[in-house]
Amino acid sequence: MARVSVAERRTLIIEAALRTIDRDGLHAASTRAIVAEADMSLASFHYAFDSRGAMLRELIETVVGGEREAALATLNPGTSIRDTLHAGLSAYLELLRREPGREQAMFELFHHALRRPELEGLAATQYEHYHDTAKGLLAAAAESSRMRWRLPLATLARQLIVVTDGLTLAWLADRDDAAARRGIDLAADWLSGFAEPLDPAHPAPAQEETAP
Amino acid sequence: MARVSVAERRTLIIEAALRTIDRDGLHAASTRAIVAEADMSLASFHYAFDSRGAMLRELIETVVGGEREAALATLNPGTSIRDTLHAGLSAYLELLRREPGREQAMFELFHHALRRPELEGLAATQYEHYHDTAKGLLAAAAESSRMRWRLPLATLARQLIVVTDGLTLAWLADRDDAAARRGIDLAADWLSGFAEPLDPAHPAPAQEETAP
DNA sequence: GTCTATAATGGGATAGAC
DNA sequence: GTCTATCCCATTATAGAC
Repeated sequence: MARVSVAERRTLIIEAALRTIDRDGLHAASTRAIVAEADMSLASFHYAFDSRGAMLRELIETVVGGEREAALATLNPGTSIRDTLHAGLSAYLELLRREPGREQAMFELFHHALRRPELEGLAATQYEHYHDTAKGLLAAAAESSRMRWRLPLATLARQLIVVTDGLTLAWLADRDDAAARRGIDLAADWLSGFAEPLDPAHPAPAQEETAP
Repeated sequence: MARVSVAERRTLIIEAALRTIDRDGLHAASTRAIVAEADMSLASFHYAFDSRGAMLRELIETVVGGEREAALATLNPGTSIRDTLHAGLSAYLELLRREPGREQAMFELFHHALRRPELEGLAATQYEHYHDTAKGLLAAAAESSRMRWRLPLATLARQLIVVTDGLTLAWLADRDDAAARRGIDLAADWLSGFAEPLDPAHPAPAQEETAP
């Protein structure tokens, strides 16, 4: 293979590792499988990274920076908070349906990090990032519809991640699209009920729920 | 080791495997680690099971039958639905806090089953069982307080598992007990809001929410 | 049924030529 | 920087004595 810088080599390895993990799972992502996916020699791997563990650490750090945002950030400014939440969750479900391996990989990496003392903190960082992303979505949704949240943003952001994770696991288990959509309806109803108008003169409209 | 029947040997192995997985993770549960934990020879393992994979399959089938029930089934007949749900979720949180490795193990086994074609169906079965358990809890809670559910039991049971899973992952990530308890408060408020009195002459009391 | 010893494989990591 | 060849270890699984 042509000469590439260490930085570029690391990027190629991490991308190949992610493809391998998405497709076959973390357990199947051996150094040999990764270099085969990247079409490079085993020695090149160890030239770029001290060890497989060091590569996985960098992979997690990289990937935590840029997941879920694409889907959760599907903001439709101007519509209601309920619709904004619903659209965000629906976009996330479509991503999950299109690339379930990606979300499985995120869980596998999370549980991996939880078990390794040397990766202590990475699992927590992953969820801090999720919570920050959710905070941004909730804040933007409220602002664009001139509402405010009646509970601390951190509390509601955590619940948004709770339902996202829970919906994901349930869908991965039975792939029931209809049940997932009902769950999204209910979650959007629920969380949007914590918003109230900025102007106290106009009380919040009655919480509208999805029909059974 | 003294002579034991194959059935008893299998039980000893599975119990040792579960202890190993709880403590050190699925990845660390090699046949050697398991037989060391069980204080038996490696050959005894393969006398009882054809392979490690066959043992894991039986382990998952066994464990799916009897998890979470203990905590979720902490019913307090006679109290309100909201309190019943709250008590059940709180009991589950206490179990999680006491033995986090057990719940981590359940997730690791779930993701393992999802990745193995030969274990196809076991992951789905695991969640079917969770959903059945949740249905039982919700049905009993409604009956004991003379209420009924306004949405299909299956829909609400799925949401109960959604929040249980989500709360678990978030707690495992940051171990924030206070945040978990706020999540439980909110989840109990939410789900109990889907109940209404059996007697239509008495409308449901206003949904009471936890103070910020 | 249980044991010790060993085969057979796959994996992480490195040596040393180029 | 990259490669081939190799080392070394852990693992699953089995052979064969008792």
